[in-house]
Amino acid sequence: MRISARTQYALRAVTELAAAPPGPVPAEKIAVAQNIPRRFLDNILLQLRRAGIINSQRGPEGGYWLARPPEEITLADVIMVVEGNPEHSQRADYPGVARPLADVWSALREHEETLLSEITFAHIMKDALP
Amino acid sequence: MRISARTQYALRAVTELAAAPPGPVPAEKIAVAQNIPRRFLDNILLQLRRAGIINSQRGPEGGYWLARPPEEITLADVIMVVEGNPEHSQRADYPGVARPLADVWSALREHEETLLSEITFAHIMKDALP
DNA sequence: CATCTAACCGACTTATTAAGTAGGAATTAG
DNA sequence: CTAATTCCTACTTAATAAGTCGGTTAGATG
Repeated sequence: MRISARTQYALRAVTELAAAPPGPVPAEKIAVAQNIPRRFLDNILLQLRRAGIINSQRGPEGGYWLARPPEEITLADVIMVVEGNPEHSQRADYPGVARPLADVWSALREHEETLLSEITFAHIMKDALP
Repeated sequence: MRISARTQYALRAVTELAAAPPGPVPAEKIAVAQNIPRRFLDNILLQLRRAGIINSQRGPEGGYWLARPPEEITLADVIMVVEGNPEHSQRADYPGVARPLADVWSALREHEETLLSEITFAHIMKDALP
């Protein structure tokens, strides 16, 4: 159950946006609130915007906001974007007697995916996990 | 759900031992059966022996065998040895509104640990997961 | 229209971890 | 004795993660 810093930062940033009053939130504010290295955060926010999770506006009074209501954005949505798994099918082969091990991993992975796509940022904000 | 090569090798090696007829199995045989780099496997087996998962005997007719019956060795037992995370409490802090995210990770981790400590190598051998 | 703020962008560097190797020493069966 | 096989520490290399840099573009405000 390894979670990269990048992924954690992305989730925390989106949570900030979910919890903020309507209107753009500048990256700097998020960086301070969540203690995230500024330039790195830029990087991540850009990726989220390209993926359509958030929107942005440049210039003074600019910043970022959610592209959809928090109820409609799941943890899995964000994670899939930042982990960017093109060749997610990195299944090793388990020769002979070790074959059944593969089923254990897929069971675990499936549970994980299910859980993460059931939790939205509305849940996180309300601290009410389903 | 990242699983290192080392961990996979360890599990596959133990599975081989579980499935083998009584008596020592040389590392070479495991390496071939499971297609694991030989020296690397040595390394892993040594670690498993030190942890009391397996026993060994040197010299001709030497090799490795399980220290306990397959019913009594769980996947978690092996994983804990090879991942060896003493400071497993690498919990990042989730400031402010992001706090509830921590609960998600612990729920996931807990489920994972539970599952892995319910599955034994007897299950794997019989391809009958609980 | 000048200025300042803040997002945008690709490429680059550094740090950390994973993966695998090397060279021998110690045991033990035959 | 000899050959097979484990034991042990340390080392090298490969891969990935984490973070940085230098500068460009868009937009609000006076």
